[in-house]
Amino acid sequence: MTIYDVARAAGVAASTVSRTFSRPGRVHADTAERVRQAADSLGYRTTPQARAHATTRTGMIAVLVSDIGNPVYAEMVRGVQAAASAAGCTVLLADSQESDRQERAALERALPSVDGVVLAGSRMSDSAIRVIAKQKPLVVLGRAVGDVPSVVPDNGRGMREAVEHLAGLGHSSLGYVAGPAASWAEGTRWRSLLDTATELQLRVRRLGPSTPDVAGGMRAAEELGGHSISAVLAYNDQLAIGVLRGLRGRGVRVPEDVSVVGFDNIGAAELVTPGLTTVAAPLHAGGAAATRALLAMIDGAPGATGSPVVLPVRLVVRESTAQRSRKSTSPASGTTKVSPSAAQASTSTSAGSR
Amino acid sequence: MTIYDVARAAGVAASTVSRTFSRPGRVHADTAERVRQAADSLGYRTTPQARAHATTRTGMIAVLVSDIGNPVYAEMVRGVQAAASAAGCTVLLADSQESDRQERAALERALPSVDGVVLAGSRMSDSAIRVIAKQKPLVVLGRAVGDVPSVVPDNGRGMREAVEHLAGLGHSSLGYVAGPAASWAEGTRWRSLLDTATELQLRVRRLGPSTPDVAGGMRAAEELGGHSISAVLAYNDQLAIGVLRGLRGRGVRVPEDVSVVGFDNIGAAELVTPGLTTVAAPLHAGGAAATRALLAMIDGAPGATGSPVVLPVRLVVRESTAQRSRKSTSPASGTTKVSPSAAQASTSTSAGSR
DNA sequence: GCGGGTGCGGCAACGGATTGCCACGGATTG
DNA sequence: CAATCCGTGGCAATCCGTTGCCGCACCCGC
Repeated sequence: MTIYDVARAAGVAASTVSRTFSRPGRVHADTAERVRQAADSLGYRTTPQARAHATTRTGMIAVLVSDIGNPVYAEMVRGVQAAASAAGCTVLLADSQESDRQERAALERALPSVDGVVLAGSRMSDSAIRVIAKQKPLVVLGRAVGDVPSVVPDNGRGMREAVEHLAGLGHSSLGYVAGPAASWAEGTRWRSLLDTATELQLRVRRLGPSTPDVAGGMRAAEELGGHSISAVLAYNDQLAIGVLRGLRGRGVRVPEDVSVVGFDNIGAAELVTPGLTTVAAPLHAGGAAATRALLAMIDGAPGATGSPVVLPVRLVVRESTAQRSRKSTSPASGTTKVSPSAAQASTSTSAGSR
Repeated sequence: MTIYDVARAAGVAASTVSRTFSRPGRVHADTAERVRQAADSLGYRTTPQARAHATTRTGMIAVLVSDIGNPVYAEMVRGVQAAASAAGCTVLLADSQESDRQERAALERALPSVDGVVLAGSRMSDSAIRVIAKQKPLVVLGRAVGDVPSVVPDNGRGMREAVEHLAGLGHSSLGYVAGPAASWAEGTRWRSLLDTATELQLRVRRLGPSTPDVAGGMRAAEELGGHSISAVLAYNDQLAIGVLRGLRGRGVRVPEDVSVVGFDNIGAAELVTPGLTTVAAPLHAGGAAATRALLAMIDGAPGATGSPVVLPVRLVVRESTAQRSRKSTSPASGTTKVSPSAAQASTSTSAGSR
């Protein structure tokens, strides 16, 4: 089934058939109707390959995520899919499994057959990303890369609200369970935490960095024991849930003894007990926004390369945070041993010391 | 950059360049070397579009999953990606968000640009699937569809082992938390449970069906209260985890009062407390196997349309199952009210009544 | 020395849609 | 009434590899 078959059936030239589908309005309404009739009586469907070959547009965009299993990315991907299919565009999803090498390989494979790329939670270096961005329209999601259009949640504001919330509950000694050191989000969250803490005259102790999963959070909960801390903020919800679990394992009650705050508001955050107070980032909206920006670039828009698009966040208060108990700031648990390696990794930081 | 540019630079015809890349051995080694040199000094890369146009092979396969957020699918997808990239083939992933309509839409969009499809956890009807299978190579994953190549875990054996495990621990009154009624896996698991229970002379009560997530499991835990049941099997781990959580909320201890078994062995199964005893399906291997089968079909193999490929499973015993306590079979908890709707939905089944 | 076989490169015809340019007819305008 | 203009459809070139077929040259063996 080609346009030629349809053309013959409709009694027009092939070019007219082509224009009927790709250039609405260019052909007379009656002719168009006749063509369409012929087309679907023959069951004709335009071939993306041939079209791509002629237009050098594939109508596909790639989304690279570092871990499909992570609900945060799953939600972003949904946003991307929604925006893409609204624009009649197919998405090519690739998982890099947290590996730089795999990410490059996936990109290499996908790049030639797509019109543009959304990079979500990339593990590549800024400069590597810039190189790609020179070749194809590209938007970075969840990270700001200079000279490349980026869409990021307002991590600074989110962290500030979380800290203010804890301060309002009387907490003055905070712990922060850090995520991957190389992560851009980690940098912005930590900086904002530090700034806000300074401003409000709170003490803060940094733990980690940990692998940003539940197991990492449980390990971090171990470290916590030795310090007089009444509230913990974590880089993300997985870590926070790990902390919740780890603390319970050590007999520390949340939120009575220690308050815990996460980041991202993944689905599990409201299912755990106690429900996790966390900072909600508009993941779906972010994915959609990044995609719309990308599609605009593909259509020739300049690509806002200046400052990144910042998405609003909000603090979702659940049961894992409460008024600081006045009786004690340190956990009642007996064992407060800190493993040597953990002690070494943790960087004690007085907020006033900047 | 086209093969013509490369041809000129290497002093050969364009066809020779083409053959150098697509027909290794067809050109003389020295010539090939010269061509390759020219190619990468010019930075030439073959365009998938043009190739696809000429060969009517895109080198892409589509994977449709019903929910990217579900770790089970995430793992399958990884298996697919591994097998696909081993074969030099790109994966087009689409999420149907548990919706038949979206699944069709995604398929419609993806189908014309891929060489074949892996359908994982499809929500479509068997007949709809057969229709697609007539048009393009297709493999169904995690479900058996007559006349269509399928790859499924050995649900029957898995369930049997789980039940035997519980019987061995002295449990004789079982509960089953059902998944979606329309699910093929639900059917096979329930049937096997029934058969095994009959054989071992155990009583079994079916609860649900529930939405197969944690919340659904918690609701099922409510239902459980009214019955004298010492062990619960769930359709999947999410439900089982929900049951765990729900029972704890009602003051029932696991595994002291009630044993719980899940299905799938998702990552969270070993992180929850107590660790969940569950049936592990080789998700990654399944994805890879389905993909290899699909690629073989694309290469012209007949496509084993007879009985489905069955993957071995194994029971992973953790802390959520234990010897039946002799003092009591019913939970100590006070409130045993069952909501009317729940009572209505639950189908009491005596194993001997078949 | 000659016929046959084989290895290897070139020519040219595809594949299916898009699009610049032209032509034709009817409507508008001076 | 003639000069334009616009709307619309057709012609043909183009996008970039792939591949069937041909021919050349070289090697082998009889």
